[in-house]
Amino acid sequence: MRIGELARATGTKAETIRYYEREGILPLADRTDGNYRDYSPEHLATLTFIRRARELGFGMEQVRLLLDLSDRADKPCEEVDLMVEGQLAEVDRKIADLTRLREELSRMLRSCQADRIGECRVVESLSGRR
Amino acid sequence: MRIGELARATGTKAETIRYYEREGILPLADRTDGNYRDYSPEHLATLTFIRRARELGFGMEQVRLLLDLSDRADKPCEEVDLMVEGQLAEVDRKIADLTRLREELSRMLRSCQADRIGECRVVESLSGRR
DNA sequence: ATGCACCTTGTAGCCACTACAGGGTCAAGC
DNA sequence: GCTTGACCCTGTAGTGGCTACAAGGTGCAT
Repeated sequence: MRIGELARATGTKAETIRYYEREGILPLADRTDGNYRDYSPEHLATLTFIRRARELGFGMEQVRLLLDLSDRADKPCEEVDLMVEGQLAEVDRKIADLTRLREELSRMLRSCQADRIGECRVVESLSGRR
Repeated sequence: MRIGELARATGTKAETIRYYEREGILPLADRTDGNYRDYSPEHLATLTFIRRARELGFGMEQVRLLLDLSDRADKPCEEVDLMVEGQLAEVDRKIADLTRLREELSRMLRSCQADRIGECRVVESLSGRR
């Protein structure tokens, strides 16, 4: 399987696949006579895993850890679960931050009753005069 | 006012202030005999504005626009309001994305009943076998 | 032989900072 | 006058996770 095919199969750009290889997160592929990368079904599985973990918001280092863990079928799930819990907490924190932002932006909008910037409460509140 | 004082007053690192200057978003400061930057109260006001806009999630280009607009006391608020609305929509989109993530992570955690990675549904669902 | 889609490596750019390295300035205390 | 230490200067490189080229090679159909 060539890089373009793998790219289409996983919704990843070829450049990104090569980037994962450089980072050592996706194993090296075999090469054809013409020096094209030749991927196996295992590569497809690993890349799928990487993409799903990335979409869930895990960073590259965490993806690396998750990949390592996923190879050890005999180990307890505990570590994996802890990582997922940690990521969940991180996402919750981000949602809370954004919700605060949302409220503030919405409050600003409601506060603008003027129609000239000179009296605009939006601009005022950005200036820190509130 | 020297850079460290301005930094403390606004909760900004000195490096960041110099970065804003390089970017042309914060006007050049006067210099003392010893070549230290010497900031005015206007600089303090501008930097406060920049920081508040950044905290609200506006990008640098948008901050630049907001600064330009805030100087035109006679202009209608419309443009400013539109930018705030746009930012609000952006924040809503991010909250929606994160909420989806949150649900998926939480679903994964609940699904893990096994105690060995070999049977772990968390690892399974990352692998795309679900 | 030609065209075209695909592949190769290598390098630079994105955003908004942040972190140095290597040096200069200034005020206080001895 | 000299040292100490806090502060400042410029310039450059790094962060994360890609993405976008440039310049060239390969493979297959016509």
